[in-house]
Amino acid sequence: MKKTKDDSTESNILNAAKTIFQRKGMDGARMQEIADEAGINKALLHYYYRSKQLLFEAVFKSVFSLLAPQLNKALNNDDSLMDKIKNFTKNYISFIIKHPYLPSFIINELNRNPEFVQKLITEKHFPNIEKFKNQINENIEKGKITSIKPEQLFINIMALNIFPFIASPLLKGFLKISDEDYNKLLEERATEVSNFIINALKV
Amino acid sequence: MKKTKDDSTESNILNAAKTIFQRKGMDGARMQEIADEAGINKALLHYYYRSKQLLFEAVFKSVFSLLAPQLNKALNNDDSLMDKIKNFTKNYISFIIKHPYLPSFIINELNRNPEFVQKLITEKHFPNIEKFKNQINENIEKGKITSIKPEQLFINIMALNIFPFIASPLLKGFLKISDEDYNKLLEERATEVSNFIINALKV
DNA sequence: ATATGGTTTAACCAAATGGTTAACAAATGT
DNA sequence: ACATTTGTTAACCATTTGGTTAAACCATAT
Repeated sequence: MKKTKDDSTESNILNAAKTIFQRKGMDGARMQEIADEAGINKALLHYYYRSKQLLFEAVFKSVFSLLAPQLNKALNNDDSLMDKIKNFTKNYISFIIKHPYLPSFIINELNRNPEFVQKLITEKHFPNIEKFKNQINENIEKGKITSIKPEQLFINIMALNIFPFIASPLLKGFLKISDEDYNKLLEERATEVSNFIINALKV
Repeated sequence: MKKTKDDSTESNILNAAKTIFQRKGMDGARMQEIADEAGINKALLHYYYRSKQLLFEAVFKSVFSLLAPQLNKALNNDDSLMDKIKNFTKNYISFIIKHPYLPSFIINELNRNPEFVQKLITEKHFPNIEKFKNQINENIEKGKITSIKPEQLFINIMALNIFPFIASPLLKGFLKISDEDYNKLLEERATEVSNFIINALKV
């Protein structure tokens, strides 16, 4: 009987590998650990994915392609700039709360191997920010928002949304607050961040 | 003859270890690689620092205590809130440009081992943000800035300043720009970020 | 029933890795 | 001068780790 995609050994391995690689990174992850997580023999990992490197790349692409369409949709829909900022912040933060290791995993591994981003760019689902940049410029021309380089605004939005998830241990330390309190702050940010950005854009 | 602190074998090792650990992280770094970087035999690493773990902790503390006083000074001087934000952004960005691996190293390793932050907090040079928080609250009460939780503003400042350095490969990919152009953006941010924040705080 | 093909495992292997040892070298004190 | 401590090295060791192999298992087609 042909197994469904969800319980096939191959996707079982991929899921286990996602868990471990996201938690420990390429260097920290062990093939045995992934096999244990998947409940199978280590040799099966190599049977399906040949090497640690290839398994890792499969994981990375899979994880990245979970994130990319999300971003693309948020940037390229027909909402007004203000709505886009509001929705982006709200959706993104609740998405990341479900996948807490995701941003640091991606950012980390791209730091370890910056050339890899070139391979990703060629893929068709890679986020495209041209429309968003145009929208910003139009709003500036119409005098609706203060003048700002679209690139800088984009960086600011990403930074305000993503950074608190990546740097949580450090920020918890600086703020001297508990995990619960920190999570409350994160939830508040779903609205806090867009208010902050929109205020910053006032003329 | 007693060697000076700078060219002693011990600090030679520490410097080599800083270089390698910051580039590769705890998991990715190899003791042999550190020995090569220091131009000495691998056994000497263990002679001075006993184990990889202890060498790593020495590096981490040393790197962190390069950053902490910087932050402390920026937060606890007698400048007005606005000046503080301006100076912080300007100084911090130029500091990080000199130590590009520093933020991701610290954030990464704290993610790998979140309990470690507790050990750091007890040290006397750990950044204290109480004064800064009070200053924010005073400015809000006097109606000088819009109402915002000091914690959120602090997170925003950190995010806007640090994130672009941590996520540079990803952001370069999204923005589809060269390394040179990205570095120009970073330099612009020394003023861009404080303008953005100050505008966001207008009533 | 049995041959066939893909799937799974236990056992194994070579290289890498953190760490140790024992001997040697260079200061230092007497 | 000589003994003692400190610094340094080459060689070595045990374990870990990614990867392989050969045999067993199991579903399906004939």
